[in-house]
Amino acid sequence: MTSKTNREIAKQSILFSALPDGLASRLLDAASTHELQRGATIFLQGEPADSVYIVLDGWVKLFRVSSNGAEAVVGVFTKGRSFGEAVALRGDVYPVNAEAVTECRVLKIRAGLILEQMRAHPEICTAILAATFRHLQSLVGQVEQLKAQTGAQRVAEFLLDLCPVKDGACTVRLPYDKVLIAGRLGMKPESLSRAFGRLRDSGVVVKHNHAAIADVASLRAFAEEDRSSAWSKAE
Amino acid sequence: MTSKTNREIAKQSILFSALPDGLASRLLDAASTHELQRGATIFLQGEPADSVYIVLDGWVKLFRVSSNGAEAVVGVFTKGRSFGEAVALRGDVYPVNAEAVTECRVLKIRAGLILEQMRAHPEICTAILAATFRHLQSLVGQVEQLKAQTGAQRVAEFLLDLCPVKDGACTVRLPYDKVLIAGRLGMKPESLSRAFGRLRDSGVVVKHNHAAIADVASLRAFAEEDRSSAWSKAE
DNA sequence: GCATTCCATTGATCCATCTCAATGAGCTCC
DNA sequence: GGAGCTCATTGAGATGGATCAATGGAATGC
Repeated sequence: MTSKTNREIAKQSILFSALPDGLASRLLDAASTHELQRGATIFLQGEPADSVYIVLDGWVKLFRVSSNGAEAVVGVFTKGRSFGEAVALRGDVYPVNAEAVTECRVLKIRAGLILEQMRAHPEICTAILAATFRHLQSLVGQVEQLKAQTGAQRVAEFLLDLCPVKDGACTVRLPYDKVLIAGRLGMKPESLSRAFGRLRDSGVVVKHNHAAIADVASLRAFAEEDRSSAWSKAE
Repeated sequence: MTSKTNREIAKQSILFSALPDGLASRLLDAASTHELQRGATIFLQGEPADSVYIVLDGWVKLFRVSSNGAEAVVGVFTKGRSFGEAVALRGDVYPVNAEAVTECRVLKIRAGLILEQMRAHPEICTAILAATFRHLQSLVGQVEQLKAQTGAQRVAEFLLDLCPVKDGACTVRLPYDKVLIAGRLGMKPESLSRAFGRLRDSGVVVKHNHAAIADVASLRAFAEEDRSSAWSKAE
């Protein structure tokens, strides 16, 4: 049982959008909706993976706690994003923790059910691959960013992702709190704050949870700037 | 046409190991083997992805060149590892570059062929998901490492991955040259060298392309050590 | 055997980020 | 409206890694 609006959201997800309508409906009929408090755990790393999730509303973070206790944020998802596909369908254990970072609603679909439909309708595979592929892409992007960009540049890219426009001025709302943004970008909150400060020179003003960008194009130029050319600009 | 030994190697890959024998053979019949010089390009990022690859021998690196020109190594694969599955099967473009870092042989399978077989034998999906999932895992691990560990700790983990034993002493051969190891671990060759130096205190001696580890267990302890506890050890 | 070249190491310095600590701004609860 | 809380910012100092430059060593060619 899944309400009408929830179905709409789910069908727009990468996972479902490639599926024929009847098939999507059948899966949605058997899905369950869950309301989660801020901070609620969805699953833990190491748990047997038995379900695929789609975020209906709010924000969910995927993170890994390494053996030394440090927390590494691996993804932050909102409305329409699915997670857990590749893992659940293999019957493996979840490699990360999932937690609600705002109050939120998620759709939970049992992996067994999908596998069953998969046998009957192989075209689902492509949909699942598409969703998995998107995760893969995002992780590749993260690795690249961590290896090749400074903190301020990562912040700039983060803001650019939020921008609805390609150039000119714009104001964006920071989607979740700064501690999480910092984690997502692989830095401490203090460093994020300083990174914002550095972006002021590139025309970015952050106030509360809004960032005003004077010129999107020049912010992009900053994000893509080579490290070695960065200093030459200082003089 | 694929020679007998090549077939053996390919069938041990994650991608093929889950497939029924007849199906694997059919795909291998249509695959082609390629001999590559050191430094040869296998594909470029942005190119339409039409094939899935399996390494038969030698080493292949996947890397991304970001807009500022920096190179980020995203994976380094050897015998039995497949790459490109998720992408090629979606008909997307490759998100990374692939290059032979040693002289090597790879098996190339046209995506169209797999898709065709997929329609007829849906169980291939699981195999593909398994292979894709392994990539996903490895990327999650990389993100975690980059965010939560120091360079020396990443080097320690890299060595531990090469160790055939769980504790005691052991000597491992560095599988590829140090420039690439450094890239794979997200640092410069100079830093790698210093990281090796730092590991000397933990009983690691590197000579040429061999590393002698006095005690695997204590090296693991070093790798998993919390950053904040690191200083207390210095005194 | 010797020169050449490539790669690894080492040293000195610089810059970015982390850490620890203090302050400040916004929010909730009474 | 003020007390207390959380979260964001700012400052000072330490550290890790990058950079630039020089040296050392191993393999290759003649």
